[in-house]
Amino acid sequence: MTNNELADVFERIANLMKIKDELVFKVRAYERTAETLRSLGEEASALAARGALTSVPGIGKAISEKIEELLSTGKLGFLQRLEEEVPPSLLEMLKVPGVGPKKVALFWKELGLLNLADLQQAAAEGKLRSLPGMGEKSEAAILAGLASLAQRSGRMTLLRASEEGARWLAWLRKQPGVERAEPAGSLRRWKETVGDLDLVVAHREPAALMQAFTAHPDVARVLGQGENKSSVELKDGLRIQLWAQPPESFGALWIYATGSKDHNVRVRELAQRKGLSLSERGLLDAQGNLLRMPEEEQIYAALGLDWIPPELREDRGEVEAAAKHALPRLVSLGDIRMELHSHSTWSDGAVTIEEMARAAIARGYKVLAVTDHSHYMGIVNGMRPEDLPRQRAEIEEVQRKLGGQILLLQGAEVDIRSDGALDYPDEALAALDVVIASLHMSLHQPREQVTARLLNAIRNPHVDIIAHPTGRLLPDRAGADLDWSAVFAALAEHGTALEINASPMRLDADDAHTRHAAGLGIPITINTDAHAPRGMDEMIYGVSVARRAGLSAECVINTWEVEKLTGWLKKRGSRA
DNA sequence: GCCGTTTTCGGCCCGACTGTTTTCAGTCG
Repeated sequence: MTNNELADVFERIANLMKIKDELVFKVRAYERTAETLRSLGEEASALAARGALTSVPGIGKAISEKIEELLSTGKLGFLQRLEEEVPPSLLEMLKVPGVGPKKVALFWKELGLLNLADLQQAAAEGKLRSLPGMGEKSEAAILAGLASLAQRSGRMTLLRASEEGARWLAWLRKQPGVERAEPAGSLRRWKETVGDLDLVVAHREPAALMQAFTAHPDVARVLGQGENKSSVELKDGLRIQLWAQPPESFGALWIYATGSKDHNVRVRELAQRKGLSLSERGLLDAQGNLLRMPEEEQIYAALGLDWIPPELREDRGEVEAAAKHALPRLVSLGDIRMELHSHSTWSDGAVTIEEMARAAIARGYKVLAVTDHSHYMGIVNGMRPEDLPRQRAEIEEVQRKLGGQILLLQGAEVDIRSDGALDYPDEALAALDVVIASLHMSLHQPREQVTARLLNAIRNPHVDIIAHPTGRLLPDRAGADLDWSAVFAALAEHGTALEINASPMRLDADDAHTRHAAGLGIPITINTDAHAPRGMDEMIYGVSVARRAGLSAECVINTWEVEKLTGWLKKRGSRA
């Protein structure tokens, strides 16, 4: 079982236990396990094999035994017994906005409702309103929630979230009395996909702003409106949460709204140990004085912590590191000196090599690798090996024209065929300055088979970089099911670089795998895979993955000095 | 269920908003 599959099981257990009304702290232990598994990077099976599961924070004896049972049998007796007590079809009702575990249990026990269809029918027939704690309004809210559930799409890409966020922030900054408006939530943490948009403002009298916000013409439904917090659903299904506090409390508000939830819990626990209580309004001391602070740095500092970059706020040890002043110095966009994965009109790119080179110069890059596709049948207009010398001649011509402004490398993005063979013969690969290998076809072969293909590419001495390793497409098309332990081992053995593909549709490798790979000393490269100059602007999204992985610039080969990179390539047997 | 610079037992983050309630439970982030 993959980490994600294991995480799904623990999430399921947590939700069933909530409906069963188990102790919330037990439930949280299972929820936390699900979160931890998703961001582990290393395979749980590898950890289990060396008996190290309980070394993971939050995983103790009981849960590690459950993981081991799942890994060895694919089943879990504990879950099977739980599902006999609590029908698993109830879980779909939890997806309805405004319906939580208590209501699900109520509907099930009082009315025998088992699924969404039952709920829809009971609500339409007016059977919910007479239940204890329910009324006509709650019944209507459930009908509205069912309707919006049917219409809503899931999570969106970071690109769309950034664009929507920028649009709404611009609107907010024009509203009277708004002293500051900023993104928060998973958008600010640069999570690979974003569910709802979270925005915060500094404002002294926010009631009128909240009124204007909920009355905005794009709003289809107001989910809640108060003095300090409102929540709406737009006509296209997007949800936005807006929080407001006076400017002197902005620091606490921004931390709160940025999350993650687990990070906030960790920080608040720390505050408690220091005799303080942290909320979105500020720090409450033991005497009941509210200490308001306009900046996040001040709140963190009051707790003895360095300011924590939002990308790290996932409760993966960042609070402990901040207390020891040992946070990594994260790579930033300004550190990037090269684009090592790009396309031109020689394959499916939109512009010529010269135009791409000028675009790279305009972005301050010192190196551009032209890495057009090989010719495998799945790739539109890919290059045949016999085309490579002519392309080399054009690259050299452009190089002469541009002189020392940039170093152009001839590379290729060579497809790994369905049978695992590379698309070019070794002689062709040896003549290139840099070789990228990647999977495009047959991504959903069985794990052993698709992993073997990737391993074959990694073992080829001419291959320098493995690009977008899983081939996934965000927000929801899964990529290859890789045996990551084997992939990491091979990358480390051969010194092959792992790409973070910066396209917001890919962000592949993801933060968890990147973090683990870098920890093993595997070189990381962040590339946009640009097919046109504009594509190079997506570099920031790739950098965000590296930051979420906790990487400093040294781990990322395209932050290196030019000589260091060419030296690395030469040592790998390339022509550069 | 997990965990330990107070603890191997007894804790475990905090507040806004809503709808049902005459003081609070449920949901959400």
